[in-house]
Amino acid sequence: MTLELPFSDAATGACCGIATPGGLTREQAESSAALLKAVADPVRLRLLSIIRDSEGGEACVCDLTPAVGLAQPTVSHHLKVLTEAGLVEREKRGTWAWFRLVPSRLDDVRSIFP
Amino acid sequence: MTLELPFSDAATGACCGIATPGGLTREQAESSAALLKAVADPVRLRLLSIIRDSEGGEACVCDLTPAVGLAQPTVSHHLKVLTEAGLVEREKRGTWAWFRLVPSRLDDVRSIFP
DNA sequence: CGCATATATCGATGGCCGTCAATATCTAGG
DNA sequence: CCTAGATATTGACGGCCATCGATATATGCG
Repeated sequence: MTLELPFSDAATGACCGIATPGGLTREQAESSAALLKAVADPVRLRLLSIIRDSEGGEACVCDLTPAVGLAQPTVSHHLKVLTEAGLVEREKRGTWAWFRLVPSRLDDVRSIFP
Repeated sequence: MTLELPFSDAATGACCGIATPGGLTREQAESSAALLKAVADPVRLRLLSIIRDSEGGEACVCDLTPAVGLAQPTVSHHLKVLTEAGLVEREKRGTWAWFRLVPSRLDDVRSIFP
């Protein structure tokens, strides 16, 4: 019984039972889009690919930076985006930061398109 | 034996056999990212969802516009992005423009994450 | 032909994003 | 403690993108 905006039924496609249901709410669409935005970048796709193909399934910034040919802060920024999206995990060992994939989160990406 | 930029091996991760191969070239990463950008938007995700769930698997702009609650030029813009990405097909019947999904192109999206 | 409706295009605007240089923070070693 | 190296954060800049109003184009109808 939450209060809704006047056009909420139109926006959800529930108006009058005429418009299509379109089984995706705004909230679902926005969270899926946010996850997709995290991977919709060539540099981040390459970072994921490199981490996946690395020895032991992990790579450090010192390897990733020369591999993608960008400045170190830029690589750090992309890794932060991937981390905040839950797609990679960060583990600091000594001076180095190691990153590995989070397979369940990649499943989430795949499950967006049934 | 094609000529490459001086940093190409670093950028492709092929330097000295030390860096990771990262089985994704710049070109592959860019084309995949371009396809993902087309779907990494909440409105476009909802448009795809609505079209998929519509009678006969197709919907016209006149239905989609009230369903997403945005201005008609905005919806037309999003449909153009989806069309240019090959994700939907446009068919004009009379005054109306009908859109349907392109399943093979959606397969392309799924196959980005093996 | 002229009008009404549906859709596409154009131009402008505001906000978000990728990139970098400079700097800060943290850790190991001497 | 102090230095060196690895990584993160900050601030700035340029470009791209979502959105809208106004307008153009196209189609059907009377």
